[in-house]
Amino acid sequence: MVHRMSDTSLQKPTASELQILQVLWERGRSTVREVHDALQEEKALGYTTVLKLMQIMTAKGLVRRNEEQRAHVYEAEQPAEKTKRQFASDVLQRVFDGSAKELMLHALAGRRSSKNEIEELRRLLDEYERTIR
Amino acid sequence: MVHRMSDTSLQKPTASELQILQVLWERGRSTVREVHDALQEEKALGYTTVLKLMQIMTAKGLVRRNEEQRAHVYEAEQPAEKTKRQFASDVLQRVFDGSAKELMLHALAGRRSSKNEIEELRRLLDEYERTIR
DNA sequence: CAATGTCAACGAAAATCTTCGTAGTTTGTT
DNA sequence: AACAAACTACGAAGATTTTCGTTGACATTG
Repeated sequence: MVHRMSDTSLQKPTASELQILQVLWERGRSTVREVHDALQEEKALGYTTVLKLMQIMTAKGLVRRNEEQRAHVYEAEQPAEKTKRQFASDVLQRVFDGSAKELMLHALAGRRSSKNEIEELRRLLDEYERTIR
Repeated sequence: MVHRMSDTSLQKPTASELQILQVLWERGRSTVREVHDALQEEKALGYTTVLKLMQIMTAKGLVRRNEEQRAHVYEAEQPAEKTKRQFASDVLQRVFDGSAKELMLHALAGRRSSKNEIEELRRLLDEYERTIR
């Protein structure tokens, strides 16, 4: 199957691709070498593996690159916010049938939350409520 | 790679597998035929495709089956709650670095929420807070 | 300037996922 | 009994993902 795509990438990155995007969001424009090094802490991958992934991501439109320097400089095509929203929406629909309450319930259930975190969430709701009224 | 697994299935079901699990959670014990038919509304799949998927899921320990009848009767190995929690925790960690606040923020951002939904979420937090204090 | 190091491109293997077709068995119906 | 319908098992093809090795170009340095 061909990868059609409007300029607004609708694709959900794979798990590995997401890891690379996270480095790019954090560091900003980076070379393959830099991404590779940054990744070593969490995931040991060969240099060419990361390179290949980033080439594929370029083809998919998940990242774009500047080829002026010998070591190409990559950056994420979409801002972190947008991609994260995509992941959240996806799991929300696919697993929780669109119920934000269900999603939150299960997200919280998997861990112990501090009183403080609950407070934060409550403030978030207050905040959010103001924007929709 | 071999699929090792303790009896407590740690595996995250694939997208297709999740759809089948959802039918099983909803209908309870079901035959391949029943799952196949139930699935038609949302996803047109050949009968043997569903059968094969369910055989694979059996091998993975995602479902178990009773073979007493000619048409084997399948059921989900894990309750919906547990698997959903797995998905929620996974996206929470992998995408939102464990921040429930971020997850909620992005989940809500992707859609317009009703005043009512916000209320529900608030009640959820109240509820949840009582359990941790 | 030759040796060593760095980089992109490419091909390809292995793993996983998705989807069916075919074969063989059992059951139900003329 | 013969035929059709319904099932499981199995193999396999095609797509996607993950991971590298190899090759050739370019750059750094003794």
